[in-house]
Amino acid sequence: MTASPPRLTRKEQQARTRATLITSATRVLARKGLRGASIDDITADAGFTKGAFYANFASKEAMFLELLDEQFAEKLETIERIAGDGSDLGDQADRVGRDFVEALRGDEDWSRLFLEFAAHATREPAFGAEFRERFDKLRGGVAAVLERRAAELGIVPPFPADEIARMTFSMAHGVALEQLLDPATPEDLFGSMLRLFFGGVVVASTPAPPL
Amino acid sequence: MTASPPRLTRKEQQARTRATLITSATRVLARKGLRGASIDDITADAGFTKGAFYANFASKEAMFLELLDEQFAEKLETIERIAGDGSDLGDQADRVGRDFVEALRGDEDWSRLFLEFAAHATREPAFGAEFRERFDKLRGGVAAVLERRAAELGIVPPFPADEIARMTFSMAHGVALEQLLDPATPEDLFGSMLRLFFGGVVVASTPAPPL
DNA sequence: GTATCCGGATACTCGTCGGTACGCAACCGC
DNA sequence: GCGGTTGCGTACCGACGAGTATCCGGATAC
Repeated sequence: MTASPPRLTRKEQQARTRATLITSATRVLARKGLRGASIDDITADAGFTKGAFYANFASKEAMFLELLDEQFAEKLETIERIAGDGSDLGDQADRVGRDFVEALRGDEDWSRLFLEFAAHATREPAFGAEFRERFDKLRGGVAAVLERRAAELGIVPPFPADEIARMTFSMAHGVALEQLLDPATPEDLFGSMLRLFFGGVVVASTPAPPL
Repeated sequence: MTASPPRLTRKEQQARTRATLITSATRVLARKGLRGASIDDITADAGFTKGAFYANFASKEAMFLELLDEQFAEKLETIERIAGDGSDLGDQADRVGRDFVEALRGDEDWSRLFLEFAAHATREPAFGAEFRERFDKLRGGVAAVLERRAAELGIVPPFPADEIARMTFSMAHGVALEQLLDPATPEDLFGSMLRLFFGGVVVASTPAPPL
């Protein structure tokens, strides 16, 4: 009957609090916006008060950065996993897109939060710089995947991989926005669009020169 | 030397004030966000004070609607102009996109404002409903243009025009976002992307059945 | 076991912002 | 030209939110 140690060291306890706050912040900020959500909103959602917040973060802005980091790290991991597992199969052109559907589409909260972050990034130079840094890294990962796929298919796309990656991002974020704005948006719009788009890319490509 | 009548009737004067406020609101809201911009910010930019604002708008939220209406009306006009002038020429597949580049791309302020409106629309049901109404109408206009172009080319696209229009919108908004987030984004990304995409649409289309 | 430390709660401060009350001066109808 | 009207300026109010000061109680160090 002796329960497993509910005793947590001080550090563990605080780490738990911090994690809880971040989780609540993700949800609350996504729903009410970076400015619309107050610190009290966030801490209340997590079952704490202001004191807990300022024991864990220097300011509201500082926690934005924390959150930004966490969210992007997650996405980067997904992309890198995809980039790495290419050992097994390289098949149809439309396979190119399938993975991105999984990797770049998140849940609704992620879309909302991304939208909020993006808007904030266009206004706050410091935050914008951090945002762009992570954004570029993500795009670099996508570009790498695209290059490998092009090599597998033995084609040279009409634009550099980085630019195709930009286009892929644009579609992902554009669709996410469309889905936020209109619940009637088809669930697989992104997938259909990617297939059409990469169909066009393949058509506009030239054969790779022999080595 | 007698200047032309600087005398304006009361109604004209107020209309001028209102227009000035809306112009300032467009700029200020785009730069600071719907929540970040205060009414004092807006009226100060216009050279007025709070009194002028509340003499012209019932509330901050009400002016959002006013602005929404004005901005979308402008876009709708552009689309309908394009939809109407199709008498002269129907040519290459990539012509399909050229017009949209012009019609759906706005200046940076419009992108920012759209982003703000979109975020607001996902949070405020009433505003969201108004937003969606105008959004749907715009998309309807785009779908109509697409259908005409498909007919000109004698093809049946693999998806209904409405869905292709959604994809076009997604690309337009996605690119706009990309450009806001990263100044290094190629200027004509949207154009290039549209050509690739519609290239893919044409490839995936079937010939139109004879009448 | 006792002194110390510190994560988090509580109770403030101060600035800001949406909205209101009211005053004033220029316009309006007569 | 005179009295009512009204567009806009000014002064204000209540609410709220970020951040701070202080305190408490339980963990930690010795």
